[in-house]
Amino acid sequence: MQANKELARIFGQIAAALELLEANRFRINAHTRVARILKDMTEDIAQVVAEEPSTAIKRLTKMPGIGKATAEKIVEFLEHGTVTEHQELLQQVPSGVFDLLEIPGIGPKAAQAMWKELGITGVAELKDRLDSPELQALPRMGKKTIENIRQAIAFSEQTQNRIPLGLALPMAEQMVDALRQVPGVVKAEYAGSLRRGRETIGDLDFLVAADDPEAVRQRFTTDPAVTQVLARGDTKCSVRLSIFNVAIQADLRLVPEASYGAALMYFTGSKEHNVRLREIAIKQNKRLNEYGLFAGTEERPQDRQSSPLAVEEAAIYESLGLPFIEPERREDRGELDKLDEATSPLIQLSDIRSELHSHTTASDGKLSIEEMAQAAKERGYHSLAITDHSQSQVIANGLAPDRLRRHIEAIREADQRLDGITLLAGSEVDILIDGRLDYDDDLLAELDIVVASPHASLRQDPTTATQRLLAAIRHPLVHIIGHPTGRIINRREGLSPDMNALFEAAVEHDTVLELNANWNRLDLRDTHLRAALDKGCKIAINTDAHRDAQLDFMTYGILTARRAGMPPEACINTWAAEKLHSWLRSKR
DNA sequence: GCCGTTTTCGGCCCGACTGTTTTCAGTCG
Repeated sequence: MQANKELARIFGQIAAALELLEANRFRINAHTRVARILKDMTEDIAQVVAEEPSTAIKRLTKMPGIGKATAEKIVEFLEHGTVTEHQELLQQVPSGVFDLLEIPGIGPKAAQAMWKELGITGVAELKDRLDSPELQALPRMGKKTIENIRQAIAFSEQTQNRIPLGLALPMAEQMVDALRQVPGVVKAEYAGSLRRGRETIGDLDFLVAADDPEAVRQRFTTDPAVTQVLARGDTKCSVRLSIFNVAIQADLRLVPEASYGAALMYFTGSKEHNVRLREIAIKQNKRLNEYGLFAGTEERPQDRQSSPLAVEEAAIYESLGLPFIEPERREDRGELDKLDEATSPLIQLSDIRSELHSHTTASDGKLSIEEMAQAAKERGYHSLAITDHSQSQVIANGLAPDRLRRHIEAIREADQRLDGITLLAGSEVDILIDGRLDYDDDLLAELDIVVASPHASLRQDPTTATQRLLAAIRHPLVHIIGHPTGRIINRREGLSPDMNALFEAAVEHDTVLELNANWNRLDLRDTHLRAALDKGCKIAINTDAHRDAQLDFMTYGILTARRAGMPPEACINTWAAEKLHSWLRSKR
């Protein structure tokens, strides 16, 4: 999988270099698109191509977006480790110039002028020369522009990463609540990648229809969390927010109620999905923009007084002859090509009937068995699995065998006492570095449920990691593989095993793979889940809760599952008690 | 550079805002 990542980086850099060199913009787009395709792919590109170059190129060009020229570059990389065109471009463009492009507000034209006119080839150099007269002498480079660049550099030093879904969603909900309280507000929602449920969010997008737009502008730009106002137009405002030391840009769009649906669709994106929709509209002699879907293809149909064919999201899809596509699936990952798949029902939060991975004070949780049981019961679950850590997790107060035996008894006693919920005695047992488990089989056999997870040695090479996880999947007493890669978003890559090999083994041995719903993990990630579901894997969505409120991380798991197109029945947490318990017993 | 039940050539999404300009280029999403 290393090849996918490296190739995505190379294609991204080719695109950036071509932009700086003012190449044809469609050629630039083509390379950007290939970079995205490689990033989204679950298969190892090296395996796709592992054959004769001629047939490899044929297979690659079957993928939408990859043509003969880009396929040849992929094959060249896999054979020689480099791409000639990329190397040649790197000779022409100093590497630091790419960093200039990363600063919001600096595009190809500005970066090119700084580099070619002033010899600036990096962010540090630019910072040193922000006050120099020659910088201000560049075309379109006035005092305000330079000040904006100064602030953008400071901001990017503060937040180099997109922020996790679990931090962005509460911030956005708070802002939406505030906006809805402004007098005259008819509709207010968040849109963008947050509405699509992406695992990380680059900026927050808010959409409002209101009788008194100025009141909304005022409320938004003077929110206590606002640290800077970037733009304040009639229909669009941009600010930087900081809440609990998390800084993020937020955009507000004010639209007439009559075009709200089309605007919501447009600002929800993804950009790539929208571009595809507009292309489809053009082929039908229609025009789609944020004001609606219009007949004919003349420019700015909204300026004529003609009424649109459709405005609401559902009506726009219908008018284009398409099924309604849920926001989480709007990524141009095939949802507009395989329409039958795009219509299958998606799992929802209300489908979830059980929690199968949780911790108590026996290891590193904050609540007792009874308290966790009560919290699960309040969420309407029929079953809760108590799965404290195993003995190797010393830091997490993992249970030695004798403690686990007593813990099992305590769980069974609590289960006797409590009505309305079934407690399952379980363990989150470590998958040791060689694939053995952290308890003997006779002890594992006493448990109702075994979640086996990797915690240590998460930098193993892919081959060793694959063997390690395969051993756990094949183990007859293991029900679920917990957070299979061990990644932590923005902090740790985790393991990079051969995912397809894991999926095939999981199907063969009837072992379930977890989508860990903790927003720091979301592991398996959306693209992995998509491939797992295609192979026929069963999935568990678990919160790994260590306290009451963490049971609500389920929201993030559901969003991620929906991005993967997960139907309810593929998730064992949706099963009725009898079906679930009977399946658990089948492994005993 | 990619793509094609109208096409193998000629298309390729669309609009808002800012800052720098005297009518618009650059950037963003």
